[in-house]
Amino acid sequence: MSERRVTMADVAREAGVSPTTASFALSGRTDMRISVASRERVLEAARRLGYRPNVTARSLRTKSTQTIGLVSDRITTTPFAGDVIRGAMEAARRQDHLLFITEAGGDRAAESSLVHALLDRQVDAVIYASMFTRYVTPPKELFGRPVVLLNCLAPGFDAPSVVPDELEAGRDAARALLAAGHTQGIWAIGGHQAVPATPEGIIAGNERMRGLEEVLREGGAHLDGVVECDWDTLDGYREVSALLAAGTRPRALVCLADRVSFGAYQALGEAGLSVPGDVSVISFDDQDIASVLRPALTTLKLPHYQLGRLAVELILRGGPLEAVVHRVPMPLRERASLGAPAGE
Amino acid sequence: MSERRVTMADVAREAGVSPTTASFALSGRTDMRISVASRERVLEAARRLGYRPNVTARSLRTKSTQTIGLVSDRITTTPFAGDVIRGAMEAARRQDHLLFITEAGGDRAAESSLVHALLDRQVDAVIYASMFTRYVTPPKELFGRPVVLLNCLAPGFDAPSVVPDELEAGRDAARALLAAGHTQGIWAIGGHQAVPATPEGIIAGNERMRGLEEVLREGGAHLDGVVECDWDTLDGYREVSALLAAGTRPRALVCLADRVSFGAYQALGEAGLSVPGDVSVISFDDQDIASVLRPALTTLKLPHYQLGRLAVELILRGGPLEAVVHRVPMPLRERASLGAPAGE
DNA sequence: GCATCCTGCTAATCCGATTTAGCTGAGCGG
DNA sequence: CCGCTCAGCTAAATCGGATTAGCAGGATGC
Repeated sequence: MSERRVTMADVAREAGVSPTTASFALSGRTDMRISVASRERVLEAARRLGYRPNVTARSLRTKSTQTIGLVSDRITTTPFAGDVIRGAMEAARRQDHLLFITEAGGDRAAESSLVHALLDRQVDAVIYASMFTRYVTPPKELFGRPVVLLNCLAPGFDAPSVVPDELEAGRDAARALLAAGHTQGIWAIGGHQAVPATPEGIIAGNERMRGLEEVLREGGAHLDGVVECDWDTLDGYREVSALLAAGTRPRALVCLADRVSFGAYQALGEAGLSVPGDVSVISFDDQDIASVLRPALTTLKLPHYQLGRLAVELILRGGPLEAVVHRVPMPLRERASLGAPAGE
Repeated sequence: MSERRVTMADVAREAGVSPTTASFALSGRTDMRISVASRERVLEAARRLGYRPNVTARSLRTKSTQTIGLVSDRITTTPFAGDVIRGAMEAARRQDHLLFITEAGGDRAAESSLVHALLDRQVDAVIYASMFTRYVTPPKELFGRPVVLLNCLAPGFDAPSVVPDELEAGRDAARALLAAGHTQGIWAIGGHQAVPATPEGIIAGNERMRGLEEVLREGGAHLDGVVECDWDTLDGYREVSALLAAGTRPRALVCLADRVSFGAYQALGEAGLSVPGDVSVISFDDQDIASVLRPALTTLKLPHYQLGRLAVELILRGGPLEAVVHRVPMPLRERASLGAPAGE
């Protein structure tokens, strides 16, 4: 940027020492002996001159830019992205690091180009993030580099993954249902294989369902039915309307995503059914909308902030990045949509 | 990052020329004469070796890091942030630039610290962004630097601003109302001075109201009333409920924000009033929720993508950044919540 | 009294590019 | 044949720090 910055040479001159001494005094290293008097004079000169080190110049020598790159498929189409970024950013900030944020929009060529742009700027590590939990194939440019996979898994790729604990979330949903007294009339809306637009296959749906069914079974309950549909408001509305039109009277709906819940609310409302009086609803994700719906939605929160944070912490922790899958808990947000079964 | 990169010296050696020649050949500069044969050999060697320039090293000499910093108050609490970032990022990408994204959370000290972190990394320019359109005082570290203000205004600070054209949006809302035949029974919910939590004062509310009233007046119409409240779902719900409970029967609601509209929908629904059959609703912002409500909400879109994009374009356009206010149009998203007045 | 050690500091090199200044040899005019 | 120009290239400096190697001088050991 514009006017000339104060350099370390300026500080050294001002303090009457060599640049070498200034460097050691400023970095506070103790393996090279600098007298207290000299150190003080350097520090004082730096303060007086308003010296700030040029990180770019430094990193040319040290190979560390104190910078992390984040490549994602989409940061914009999902309302969670902000939290991932914030979590990552705050963790980075705590150790004087900054984040390059990029988005490839699902385009492999763009992705490679972005990774190059990051590597050309000597980032210390790359976070490869997906906005839906799924299997991915990172671009070849990332092989052999320090990488953390965020919200995705890449078997065979030597890097740690940080993902939400979807399985346990499914179990927790079941536990909440059982605790409220639900053992029958439970329907799952959104099924296993939602979001078919992602051919790599969605992990969340399967794991949530697996955990859900497992604990329901253990609790002597079961699912009356599973409706397969996309995870969108319109789908939720359509499917629940159809269910009700067919004469089914569920007592609890497990919606696989908040958007589906919102559609379900609309359908239940039109049918004159109240939540949770007539039908309880429990959901996954905890989007903004969840707390604003009436009644407020009980849901298992996707821990995006924690995901971003942990990804950065793994990097800054130092040491080799081991190919371990870190599962981050999805906390239950108890609000008003889950109650005792109707008529009991 | 890990294993040794190919440097320009490697390329020069491989091509049998000096680093100087390699540099000129690679940068494609024509002011220094390089024979076609040499250039070809250098380019070929670079290709063979998979050479990529070290942007960090280059910028030490050139003073340009091809990097832009973005400092915002909050990127996470608002659902729009993603679009701002995406707009900025894509514009940057088009000219081989990358973006540092930071968030100060409204903390002045953190803000200064982040600006320093950016300047220490020699960013070419800084985008100072607010997530609500308002007056700001940028940190002193930014004085005299290349800065663009995004979604905010700072009188006396020498930098261009990029803001939504709220005034014209207010006018467009009035025009849409008039075109649908509304001239009476129009209420504004959310008023002028919403979001009192921001002492700097909110611009959006005032300008939207001003444009709205101006064009309504010109069209021979007027506002039956203005309800002042915060721009939140709960406030919208409460205020519209109160209005209805008091016996008022509005024919059109101008909600100053989509969140308010959502609350209004809930209140109208409970009162058995249909949208737009009984009451039309027009809104501002176009959050995700707007298209998913039933009926889908007619609203004036906050042009966040364009805001981010224009901010970066101003920077990359080159030349001095003049202290001009750029107003970006807010397009009308015509959906289903605005219809002819009831009973006509 | 001399070798050794330690303290406190500095000169010089390096990181990977860009850029300035200058060198060499061919071509050309007179 | 001499001096000049010019095309084509290279040596060396530079950017702002970090780091290595080493130097001066006093204290210490024997």
